[in-house]
Amino acid sequence: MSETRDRIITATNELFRRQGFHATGLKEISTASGATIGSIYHFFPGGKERLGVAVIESTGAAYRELFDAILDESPDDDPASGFERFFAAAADTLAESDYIDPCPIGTVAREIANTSEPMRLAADGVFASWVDAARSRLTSAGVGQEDTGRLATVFVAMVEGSFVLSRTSRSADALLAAGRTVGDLVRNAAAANAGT
Amino acid sequence: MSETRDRIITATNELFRRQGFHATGLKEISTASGATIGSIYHFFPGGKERLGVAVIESTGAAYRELFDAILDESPDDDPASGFERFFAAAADTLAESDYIDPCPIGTVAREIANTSEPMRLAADGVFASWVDAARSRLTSAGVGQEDTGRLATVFVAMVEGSFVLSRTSRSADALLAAGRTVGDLVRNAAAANAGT
DNA sequence: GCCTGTCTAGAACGATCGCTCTAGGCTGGG
DNA sequence: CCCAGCCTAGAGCGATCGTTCTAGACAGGC
Repeated sequence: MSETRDRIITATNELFRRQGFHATGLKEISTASGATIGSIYHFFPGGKERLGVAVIESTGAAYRELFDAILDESPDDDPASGFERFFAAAADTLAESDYIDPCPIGTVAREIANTSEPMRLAADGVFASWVDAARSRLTSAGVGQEDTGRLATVFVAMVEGSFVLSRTSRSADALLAAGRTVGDLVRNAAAANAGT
Repeated sequence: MSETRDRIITATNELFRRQGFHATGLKEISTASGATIGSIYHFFPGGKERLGVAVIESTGAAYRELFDAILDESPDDDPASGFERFFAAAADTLAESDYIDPCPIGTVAREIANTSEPMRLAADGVFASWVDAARSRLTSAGVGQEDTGRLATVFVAMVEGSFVLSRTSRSADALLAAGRTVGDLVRNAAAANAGT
């Protein structure tokens, strides 16, 4: 994969995180990435929309890997704490980045869900893959099959929802509240399943 | 309050729900509301930013009233179901509106949190007022004081998060999963507090 | 009748938008 | 050396952006 292409995606990702899709101009992306407009259209012939899809997919894959990496570090007897630490890690990066959005996908998804079907589908695919990743972790955490789908969806919703609140309030409170609650939910669901 | 001013706010609200802040032009607001650009600047001398603040505050108050209205309908022995029905109601309006965002504030908040302090503060105030409304309901539901703040925050985060997921997937699943989980959380917290 | 303040009306401003286009630099194979 | 293909470079397109401006419609008080 081209190095310039990567720089374009990285810079666009950062700009989307800071100000969203529509507020970010191609000229801004050009200067931030050091690539010219011509290069952007060379790598993304579909223009801004196609670039948006690429950013969504790239970020989606990166976040899924991060999630798996954090969950891999949890002790076998307490995978629920891995879920909790995911939120704590997000809280750290949020504060470090002067409360730039940790996740460009949620922002962009809300902007374009009714206006760009390609980007909407890309975001939908990413969310589905995150739910999938969470579901398999829940299964190995001992959560019963009747609860894994719902809890995995709730986990992703909690991530996106607490990002909004923490960013708007410039405080990690919402993220930590969400982390603790998700941790409890996973523990309780696993315990309930073990009890039956 | 002027009737024209109301029409401007209502139309802007709808446009923000559909496509967000930056994708919505003043010309579009003008034609959608039937008010001219001059009228918009007459009522909102601060321009688009000031109009955005007004929309956020107006929607915030409306949603808080809706929340209270729905919670008022729940039977005294089961206030948790009120929380659950709030999500079910959102799921209905989402599907009816062709999956337009039920809440413009979350969208706008993510777009402007790092670029417009007035709008960020307005959104922060709205979220805080929602947390406050939820907290007082949790208290009267019998939830212990050590849990009300966290659960109220989680409730609002779940609302915003499941809106994103349900809208991008064009399915009510996330909203219903969130509703059921919040209902359980409230019930369990109340039961745990009653047990001690 | 006129005056004052509220509100409507929309032309016009410079800036920026996403995008297209042509031209040129660079590299590896022949 | 030349050529083909990949990539860079940026001027320029029409359209639209948020905003400002002047002019007029309309009402209630005198």
